[in-house]
Amino acid sequence: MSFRSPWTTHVETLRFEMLDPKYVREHEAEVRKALLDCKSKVDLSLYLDLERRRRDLMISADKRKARLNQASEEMSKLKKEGKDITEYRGKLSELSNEIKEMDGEIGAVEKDFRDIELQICNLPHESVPVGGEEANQEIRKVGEPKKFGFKPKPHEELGVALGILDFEKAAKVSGARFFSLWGLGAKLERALVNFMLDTNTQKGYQEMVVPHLVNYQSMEMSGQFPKFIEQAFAIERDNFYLIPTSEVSLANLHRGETFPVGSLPKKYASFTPCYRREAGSYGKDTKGLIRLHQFNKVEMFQFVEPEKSMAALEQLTGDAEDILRKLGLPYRVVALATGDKSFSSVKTYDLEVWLPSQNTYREISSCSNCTDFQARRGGIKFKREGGVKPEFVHTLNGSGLAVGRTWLAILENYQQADGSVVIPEVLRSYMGGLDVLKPFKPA
RNA sequence: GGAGAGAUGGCAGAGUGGUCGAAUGCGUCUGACUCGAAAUCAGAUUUACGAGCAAUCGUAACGGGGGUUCGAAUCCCUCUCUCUCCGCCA
Repeated sequence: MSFRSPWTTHVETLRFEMLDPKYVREHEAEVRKALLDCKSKVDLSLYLDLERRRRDLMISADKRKARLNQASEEMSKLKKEGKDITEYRGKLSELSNEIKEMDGEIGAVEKDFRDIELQICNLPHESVPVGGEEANQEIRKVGEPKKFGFKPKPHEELGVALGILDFEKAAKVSGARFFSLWGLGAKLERALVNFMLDTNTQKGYQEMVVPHLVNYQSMEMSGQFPKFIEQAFAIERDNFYLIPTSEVSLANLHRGETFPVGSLPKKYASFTPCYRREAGSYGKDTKGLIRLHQFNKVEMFQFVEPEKSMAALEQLTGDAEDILRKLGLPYRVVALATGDKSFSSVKTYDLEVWLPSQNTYREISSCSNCTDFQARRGGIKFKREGGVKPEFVHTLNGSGLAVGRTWLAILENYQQADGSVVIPEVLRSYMGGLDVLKPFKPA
């Protein structure tokens, strides 16, 4: 069973440059530095070389095509006049074959060019700190970590003791890095999902239900492929991929479309499970709900006008923060450095929630401005008032929030000495008025 | 899963091998008429890439890919999607 090659469906007629080749040509040094900052291994010289060759080939092929088109027209006239065209035909056959050969060559160069293009990350915004993970910048801390009069337990201990969390039985069903929630644990998960969606929709995000199985093009458009193909679960037989985040589905809803005047911004929120192979992370976060093959997430997504995207990132991040604030969970906002930001984004803020058992902050949301990166890959444009040419939209995404990690953060931050867990105020109406989770059996 | 029909510009809808980037209608925009509007009349109205300071010019595109041909929206193969009927099913 082999994968269908990408770009074979009817929607995929439009192919836009990932980066404007002219811009790259004229700002080579700048692009080189940006790629270096992102720890990109892309060979820009090869990119430029292929771009040059493609252009040269196209120019000479176009000249020949123009000649052939002219000749064809004359041929048509001659035939109408009833003249013999056999000799003429022979000559054109030669030219036609020559063109076919050149087109083949162009196709090959084009493919190499595109292969490289797809590996180029989005270039970081000027406000992004330069460097690797160590250069990440804490922007603000919100909420005081609670002082416990006892040694706070990790969530997996609390959850199992409460009889609401299990890994062993889930491992029997699937394997490592899967979990199951029982009773009030499952209800708490659902309460969180509902709370998050309600909070988001109140802010103008439209609630969505979207596919979890997507095709190659969707993964490529959002920037997952080709670079992170080994991180995706694949349904080979049917050429589907399981989404690692519903960002993929939301981003692709409008692939190949042009938004009419006045229809931006578009704001969506969707709840889906997320599936990740976590290849190469063996041994990391092996305990608990932190790193799993399947977890739930509420995702926010926006399509906006280019000049508004940086402000929208601040707003989107604020929307995610609001959920943490309402839940009373201490967190901090971190601006990711050039080498740590996501592939598709120019700037990413991570929200990190306080985990008492680990005595540290852990990622619970990631908010990114992808500018026109995804829009170019997916051909998504919009028309302005006074309508000149359609322009590429900017896209943003952010978790609002990762549900599993919120679930565990609540257990850890709201635990009491006896192993019970207080339900945050805002969730109680979603929990049928329940205010505290108590162990089934006294500990 | 089986049988059939279809995919053309913003929309509707012609076009079955040769000035077809594509008739016609609708929509939209501009101009004329009008005090203004409606109606009417005239004109304009796709996108991508390349060349050029620019006007402009060239090339490509009629769901995607491939083939036949000097020449393809039109013929052939293939894939995808949509619709109808049957079967199955939450």
